[in-house]
Formats: sequence, C-alpha cells, structure tokens
Amino acid sequence: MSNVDHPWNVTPRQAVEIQQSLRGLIEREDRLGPVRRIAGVDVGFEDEGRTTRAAVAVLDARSLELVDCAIARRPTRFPYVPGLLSFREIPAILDALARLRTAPDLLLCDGQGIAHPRRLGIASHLGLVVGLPSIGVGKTRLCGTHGRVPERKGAWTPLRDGEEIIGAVLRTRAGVKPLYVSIGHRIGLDTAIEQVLRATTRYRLPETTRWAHRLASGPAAAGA
DNA sequence: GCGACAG
DNA sequence: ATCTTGTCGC
Repeated sequence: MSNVDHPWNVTPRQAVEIQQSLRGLIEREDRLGPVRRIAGVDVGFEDEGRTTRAAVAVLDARSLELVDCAIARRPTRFPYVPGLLSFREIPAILDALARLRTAPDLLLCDGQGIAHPRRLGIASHLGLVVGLPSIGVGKTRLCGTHGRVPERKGAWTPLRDGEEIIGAVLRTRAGVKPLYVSIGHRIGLDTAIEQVLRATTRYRLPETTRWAHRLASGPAAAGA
C-alpha cells in the first residue's frame, strides 16, 4: 500500500506545489487485483458550508448491493478553488474511510482523476494517499476538449488536452449528459470505463456514486 | 486583458 | 456544493 504523506493545512499556493511534486507518482495502468468490492466517495456540506460531511459506500461489485458505509464530519478549512478540490474534501474523506469495516478494492470518486490541469484531480490524489486503485467520475468538465458523444449507452469519446488523452466522455445512459471518466490511480482508462459501466444500471450515475451522494447530502440523520 | 473554472 | 416547485417528455 504505497501511501504518500503530506500536510493538508496549507495555502492554495502550497497546494499547487504539492500537486506538482505528486503528479509523477500516479500510475496510469492496471495494477489491481480481483475487484470484488467497489466504493463510492462523495462529500456534502452543512451549516452553510462550515461543516464538511464525507461519505463512503462499499458495494459488492457483482450484485451492486451495499455491504458497508461510513460518514464523517469535520470543519471545512479550505476554500473551493477550481483545481484544488482535493485539499478541501480529502481530509474528511480519510476520516470516513478509516471508519469502514470492509476494505474496498477500487474507489470511484466524484470529480476528475488525471483530467486535471496538473493531472492530479481528487480521484488521483485520493488513490495515491490511501494506496488504492481509483477512478475519477465527474458530472461536468474541468479541462480538456472533446467531440460529440454518440447517443447510445456505452459510447464514449476521448477527452483531450493537446495531444494527450486525459479521459473519456462516457454516455452511461441514452439521452442524458455524459460523464467525464478519467484514470485516478493504478488503473488504465479502458478498465476505468469498464468498471464505471459495470457499476451503472438504469441511471446516469453509477450506483456507487448514487449511494455516496445520498449518504453525504441526505437528511442529517443519516449516520448521525 | 478576457474567459473558463471538478464540487 | 447549495438555495428550490413545478413541469416537460419518454
């Protein structure tokens, strides 16, 4: 479990420096064992943003049934800055992960993986810190360009930044806005797309994300 | 200088 | 992210 350790109580400027020092550690090819349990990770806010609530939902990769979950709250101490999302949300996510009783084999995060200006979006950063394979599943684009995506479910178009392919714009359901899938850590793009589709049933978002989102933004009673 | 800008 | 009801369409 090759973790990485660095401070979280930093300034936006220092955060950028940390990203530059970690980008080279991201592994863009498959390096994962059997994927039996997949986890959805998401964050919500309470008290007008003063409290960050992170949630993790572990699902059986085959049945997509919830097998474990955890929630954690902590005061918000980093602002929302495009490109620095991980510094705002990861601290609370680490608390939630520590509360799990069942370890997941793969992480699906809300937000980008390497489809990021410095190739270290929240999914990549989290995967690196916890030492687990991860995938970035964003609902909207942070950077990169792409052509139109065929309407059929499963169709996708590469997301590019110059000559580099930084992700895939994937249609998880016909007729709705596509998802931005990118390598997080220890997984190749093809496998990432495959895993996202495998976790998606009849909705636009994969079940992992739907579970994590309802746990992170649902009634305050959830998990309290 | 003028946009763009994950959650 | 969050504030918020109804409504158009398959």
